[in-house]
Amino acid sequence: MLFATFAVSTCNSCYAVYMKSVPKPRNKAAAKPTINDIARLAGVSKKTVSRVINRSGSLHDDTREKIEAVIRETGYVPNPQARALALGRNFLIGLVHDNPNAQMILNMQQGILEALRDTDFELVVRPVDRSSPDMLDDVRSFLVRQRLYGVVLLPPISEIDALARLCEEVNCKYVRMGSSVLDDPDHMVASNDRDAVIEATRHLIAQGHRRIGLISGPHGFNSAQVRRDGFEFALAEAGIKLPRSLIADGQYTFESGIAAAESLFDLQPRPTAIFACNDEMAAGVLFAARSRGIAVPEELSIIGFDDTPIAARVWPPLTTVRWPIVAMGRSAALKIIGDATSVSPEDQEPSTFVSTLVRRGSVAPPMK
Amino acid sequence: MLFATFAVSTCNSCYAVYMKSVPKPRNKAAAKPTINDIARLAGVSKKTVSRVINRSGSLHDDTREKIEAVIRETGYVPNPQARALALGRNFLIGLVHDNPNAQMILNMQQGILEALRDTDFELVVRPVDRSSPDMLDDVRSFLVRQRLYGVVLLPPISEIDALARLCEEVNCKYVRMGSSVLDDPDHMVASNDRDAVIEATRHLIAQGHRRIGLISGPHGFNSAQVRRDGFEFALAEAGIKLPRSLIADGQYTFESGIAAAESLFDLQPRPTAIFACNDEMAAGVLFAARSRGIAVPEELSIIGFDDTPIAARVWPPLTTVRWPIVAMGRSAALKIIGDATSVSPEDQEPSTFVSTLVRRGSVAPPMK
DNA sequence: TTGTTATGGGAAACCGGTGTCATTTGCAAG
DNA sequence: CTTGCAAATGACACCGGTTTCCCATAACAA
Repeated sequence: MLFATFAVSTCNSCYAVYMKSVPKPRNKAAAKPTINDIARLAGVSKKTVSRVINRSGSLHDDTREKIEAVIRETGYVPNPQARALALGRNFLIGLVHDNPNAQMILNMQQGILEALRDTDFELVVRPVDRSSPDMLDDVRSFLVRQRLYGVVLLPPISEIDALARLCEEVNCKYVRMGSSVLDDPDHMVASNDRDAVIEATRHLIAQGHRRIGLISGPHGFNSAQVRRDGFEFALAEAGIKLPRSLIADGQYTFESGIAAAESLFDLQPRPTAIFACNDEMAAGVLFAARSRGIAVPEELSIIGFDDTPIAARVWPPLTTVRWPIVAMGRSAALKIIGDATSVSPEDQEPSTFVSTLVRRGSVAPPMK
Repeated sequence: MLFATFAVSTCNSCYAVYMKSVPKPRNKAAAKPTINDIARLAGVSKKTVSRVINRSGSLHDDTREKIEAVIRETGYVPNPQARALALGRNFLIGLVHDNPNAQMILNMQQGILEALRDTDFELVVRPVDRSSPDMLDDVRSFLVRQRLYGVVLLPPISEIDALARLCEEVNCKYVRMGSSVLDDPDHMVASNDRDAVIEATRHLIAQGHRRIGLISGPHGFNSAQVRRDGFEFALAEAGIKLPRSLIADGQYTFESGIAAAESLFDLQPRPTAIFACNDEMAAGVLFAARSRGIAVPEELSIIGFDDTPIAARVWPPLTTVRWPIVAMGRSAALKIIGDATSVSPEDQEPSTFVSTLVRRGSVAPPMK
């Protein structure tokens, strides 16, 4: 029996030799140089080439330079799949979002890609449907199948704790973007929405407004809660009463902004200013005002939130709050790849960012 | 000599057995089941498991069911990096774009992801900077490093022939999105912008407009050329002269729309309608009209192109042309993965799509 | 001169799959 | 009861990297 096994070995060995002498050009046309080619050309072993690529181990300057020269002139690029396999981890960062705002996602991508530039990491984007019951399973499948190194979660789904737990469960690093610090600093990049809303509301009050309506975000969202808190704080601080009727529920959508504005317009007396918790709804307020013939800003002041492109494109352009999305995206990415790229402690990425009020044409003092 | 070989073989066998009995738990905590685990649990070889995963070869129903049961209960997911390595190709589709419009990119992503759902492919997004001299190198590095299976090129960079040649050079499948068929059908998904513009212009003419201004797209862009052609054709067809002064150059940006509108407003007599080659510029026209106190649509009709979200959010909402981006994205993705997923011939994806005129509130008959 | 370290560098196992080929099994035909 | 053939399955090399382990050489101390 053993001999039979040996016999098999013999045959295989012979066969292997045969194969080696006549290598099958599987993809001859598209053949990219491999580490073996580099090693052969440089007259070293592939391990030594690997040392050059990873700057690991110690090796002679002559050797390094020679190998680097060969790499340069062949245009060799290590196969990321092979590295991922050998290292047991890959180089993909995911960006999971729920499409609240197209421009925001692009700015976020930009920030992340800035951080990923000159690293081995690549960005994979995944839009998901928050309203779907399969959302968590979708994300899980995405994380598990791609073996993602880490993910950035964008609001509003970043507020879902179950998602964060899911990431931990599948051993995937994550960073959540949000309106306030919901998680420990390693897993959170937040703007300080509360302070920004306070500043915006103070601006309206300083202009003389006393009857100010609020269009809130959807219930259950931290960002909605935080923004509303800031609004109420600023009014209380100025000693202004806020009747419940001045608060209209919105869903962060243009249409819900129109509907909420209509309900506020029906009040007697009408509010002289409206703070909408995002720009989409603020644009809805403006739209509704136009269709009712209400002049903005003369009869109604409006402030939005986010500074999306639409804020500057409507007439009058909207006063709004801008948060540093690109910088936050960069920070989020650096938090994820930080320990993979030996960042020194003093480079620790900040977790909170400051938003600023952008003054445009939708705010004016109230008419007498 | 041969016996020596045998000896080595024997040793290796022993070693292999040893290793099998004492597997090194490199990542014990995050250990995901591998194909070897499945094979062991099911009592078959890993090749047989592979056959189940890929539905390839023929195998006994009993065996298949048994393996499927094991896969199900262990939650096994094949490692995509390992597959990519073994197969010599990976499962990543790139989406390369130049950020002309955030919503368009998201819709495109949506269409592509619909096509990729239930396949092994994943989407990687890459924004690039058209104005950078390194743009081509950036894209090349992206394609080569990630060994992308295919890419979808979005306008306007999809019009750059050098990019298509680059894709061929690095052996990467590609599909270009555009305003007309610029490449062979396997590499092109296009809307028929010319017909759509003709329809839009006829609409203005039917309303009674005779003095219609055009805000063109940037020189050198096929989409700009095609749209302008359609506009001129429709006017000529109706026997309307088009003086050069009624054509203003735009750059597809909001700001350039404002500037172009200003120049048209200075004409005597002023045009009664303006066709802007995209919505951003149309929004600029509206913005400029507002700031001059020109009533829309009473004194000025406006038509845009693309049906981006802004078209429905300004006042009055813009009449515009909508092209089926999601469907086009889906088609583009299917063209790329088509031969990888055994699509039957009759499922051949179409290369041209029909756009439709969306009538909103920015068009009215001219005043007497 | 010899023993002892450092240190550069190579051989081979390994990561988790797939391809090729050989072997075994099942079953009908001769 | 063979023989023939197809279906089912296994053994092993391989994809292109990294890691472990070990050796060869040089530098240095004794």
